[in-house]
Amino acid sequence: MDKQVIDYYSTKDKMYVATDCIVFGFDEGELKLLIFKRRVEPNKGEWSLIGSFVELEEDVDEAARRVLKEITGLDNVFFKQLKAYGKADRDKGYRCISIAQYALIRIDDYDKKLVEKHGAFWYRIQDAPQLVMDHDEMVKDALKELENKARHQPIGFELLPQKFTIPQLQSLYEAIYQREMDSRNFRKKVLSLKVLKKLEEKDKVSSKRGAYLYKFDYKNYQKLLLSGYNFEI
Amino acid sequence: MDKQVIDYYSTKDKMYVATDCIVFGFDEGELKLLIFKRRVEPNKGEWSLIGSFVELEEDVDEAARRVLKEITGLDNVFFKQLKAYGKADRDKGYRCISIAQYALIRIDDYDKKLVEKHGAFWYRIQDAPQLVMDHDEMVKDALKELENKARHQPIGFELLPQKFTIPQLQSLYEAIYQREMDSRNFRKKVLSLKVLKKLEEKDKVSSKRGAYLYKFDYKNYQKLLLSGYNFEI
DNA sequence: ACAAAAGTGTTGCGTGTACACCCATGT
DNA sequence: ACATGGGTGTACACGCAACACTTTTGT
Repeated sequence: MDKQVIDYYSTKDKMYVATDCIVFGFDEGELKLLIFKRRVEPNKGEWSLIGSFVELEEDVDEAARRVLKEITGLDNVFFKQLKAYGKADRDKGYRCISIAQYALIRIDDYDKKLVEKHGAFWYRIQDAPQLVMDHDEMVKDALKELENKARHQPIGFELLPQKFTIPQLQSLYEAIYQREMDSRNFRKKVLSLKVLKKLEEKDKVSSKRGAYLYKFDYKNYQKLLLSGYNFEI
Repeated sequence: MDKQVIDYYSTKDKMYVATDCIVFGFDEGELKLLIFKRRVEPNKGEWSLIGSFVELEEDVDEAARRVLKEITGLDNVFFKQLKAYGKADRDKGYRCISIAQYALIRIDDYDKKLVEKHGAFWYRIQDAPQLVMDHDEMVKDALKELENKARHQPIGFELLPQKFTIPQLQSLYEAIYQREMDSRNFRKKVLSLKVLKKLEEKDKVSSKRGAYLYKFDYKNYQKLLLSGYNFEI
């Protein structure tokens, strides 16, 4: 790096860059949000999204992956950048911008324990307490984004276990869209997309009759995306 | 700010935060991009988006507005955050993340002169030279975003002069979508939205017969948005 | 007169939506 | 036997896409 470069840059301000994760999960028919109690000032003890400062030698996305891994133990999580929150006064400590990312994960019992060990908790979206700083705004924005994405991509599959029933898929969509749907039309629509593989097994947890389990067919999904299809339900 | 806060923050890395603007304009039936020659190292002399470091006491959005104002003289420009580019190695100088924002502006002759005075140039998207760092990626992402937004909001209006003809509006959409459209269907669709006010005047620039000029009806547009309408064309 | 762009309607098809009943099974 | 959730088919409405000709006027 030559001297000129250093000189020019050094006349500029540096700041902290953080990343915050809006982690959505789906459990017991409800959309849930992972939050935890801040262990550092400012706002120590208040509820917050999980996040971290981005380190000098790591990509912003890596930082988010690192945090998520620490807290949930999960590695291959779907996540996507939401946007940067860059108001000058958003952090009372020192100028700090945050790049918010939302993640979709499949909640299972193994995760639940890890999550608790790190002092984090799953809250139903509507029951979540107030969060520090602009985190409530991040959640609101992420929810809107989730709704939009679900409309055009079968994002919902990220939140379900590998094998799932159509009624489960429907209740996930109902949780995301916050409205009820007609089960006949829902079924017709998702099946017409040909991205579900029906299995022979049934899931008998939620009914006596049992519902057929399905798997997501990733190969057909790729084809669907290429042909410009739209997942509006 | 208490001591604990300073101590905790001070163990963390600070970095430079920049904002880069992908500025789209529409002129002579073509979608154009505003770029300029970098005047600082690294990559001095190469083509670049317009951008700036974010200062300590300004919001990220303000920084973008400031840059745009400097270069184009324009104040009330539509713009929207695209996303943050945060790869650790994206800037050879020193760790620097950039928050990209795209802007839509109406090109007119007044702007053109100001823009030239600042060493910036309007390029047709497909003719634009290679840009420094990850700026080409930003442009690509912004274009995709523009296409998506246009599908759901009449974003196109930001790019046209206050008075415009329907064929002009159509050629804008054709430039954004990169495909031709049927003029009968296009006209039917935009008129059905009831967001255009027909004027008595005609524009005779592009034809002998002349085409009626229209204005955008912002009041009706607000209603349309609230009712959840979708601008798919 | 002719070239060049503006403007105008109709029809078919596909997709979303509304809606009611039977099925399988555990208790 | 009955309660509970799973699974199936039809009819109508609406919006999108395809398609051709007339109008206006400057040269």
